[in-house]
Amino acid sequence: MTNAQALVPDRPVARKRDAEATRGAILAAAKMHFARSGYDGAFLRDIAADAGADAALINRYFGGKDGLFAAALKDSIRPDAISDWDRKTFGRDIAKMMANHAHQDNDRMHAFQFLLRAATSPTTAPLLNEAVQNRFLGPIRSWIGGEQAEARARIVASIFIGLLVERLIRDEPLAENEREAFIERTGALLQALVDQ
Amino acid sequence: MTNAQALVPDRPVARKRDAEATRGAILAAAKMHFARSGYDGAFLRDIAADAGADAALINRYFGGKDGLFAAALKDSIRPDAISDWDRKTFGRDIAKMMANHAHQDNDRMHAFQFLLRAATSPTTAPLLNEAVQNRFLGPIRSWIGGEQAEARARIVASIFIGLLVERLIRDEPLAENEREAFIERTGALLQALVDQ
DNA sequence: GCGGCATGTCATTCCCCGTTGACTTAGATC
DNA sequence: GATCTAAGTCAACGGGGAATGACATGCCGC
Repeated sequence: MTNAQALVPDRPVARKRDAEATRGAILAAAKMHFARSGYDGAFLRDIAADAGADAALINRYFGGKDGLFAAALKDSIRPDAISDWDRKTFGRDIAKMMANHAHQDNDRMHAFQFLLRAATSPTTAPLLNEAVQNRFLGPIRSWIGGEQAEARARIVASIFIGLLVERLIRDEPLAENEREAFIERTGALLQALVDQ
Repeated sequence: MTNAQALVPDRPVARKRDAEATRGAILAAAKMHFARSGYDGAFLRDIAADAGADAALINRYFGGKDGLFAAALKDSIRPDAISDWDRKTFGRDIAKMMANHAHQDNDRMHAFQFLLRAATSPTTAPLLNEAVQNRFLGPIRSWIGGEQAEARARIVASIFIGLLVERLIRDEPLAENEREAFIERTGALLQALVDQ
């Protein structure tokens, strides 16, 4: 039994035979891998290894790679995405999250990154479109109200996406002395769009 | 997963034997395919078919898929990218371009989309990062000057990218009656960042 | 304890796609 | 028009990775 693989250092004692648990582990690993490497770059063997499971189980539980991807995507699209943000401080909160490099591994960012990767494949783009609709535009639009709600909501969503991509591409964080300015400006900008 | 097929309907009469011409045709087809499907999703056979050439020639002329990609990337990153924009009307110009759905197939958008796809692959992300730095942030920063130039340039870049992605994943255009508002707001927003 | 099913493992197959190298043909040069 | 080289064609190879199915084994009911 020399199957010490994977990157996750701490795997709690091997699961007992529990279909639900392994399914969940696979799904979690999949979300991470897909987020990190995209559809093509993520390999079932790696995912399975990280989940402490056999690759064949992916097939059993998800019907194949596509099924796994779809499940992961679905699992990343939750209605709670925006609604748990404070409408009053929305702008600054977003800006802070984006400016802060340490948050790179928090769950929220992970889910976002995953969704973003999904945008790159023509086949999954529609799914992402739907996700953006439900997660961002819908809630934001309902927040916004007022005139030109649609246009404003779109701009907010675009800015949000842009910040995300920018972060994804760039590895060096913003210089310390520019960070506050960045947060200030971006925050104000987003908040203004939400407010009026 | 990916579906890539020849879309170009009209291929003018087959070229005479002309290395330069076929090389160019392959490159053009490659840019399109890479833009549409990303590195992994684009297949050499399809590219060759679209170029009216044999897949083996790709190897001869570009040394392999990597070489082709690099060539396509290089060809999409032109120094004229930003500098040929009018600094005075930059904001509104960008906004108009993004709002206008008919422009979907113009060369500039194509190049942008290609670059964007490149961002999603971990292997090509550094290349894009460099591209954004040199062709985008650099020029903008030099335009901008003034206080917090770096932060402002980043925000501009982010918004730009965001608009691009938003367009990439969305198929329906903005409602006609919202378009002007969108252009107005986005344009003003970008322009303000450039101006001060 | 003992079947029986669900869970997990393993080896193998199959397919896709980039690559390779030998072969063919067009076109220039004399 | 003979020859020579570069341009183009074709078939096959090989690796990687997803899928498959036979096999092993732990967990429950009785």
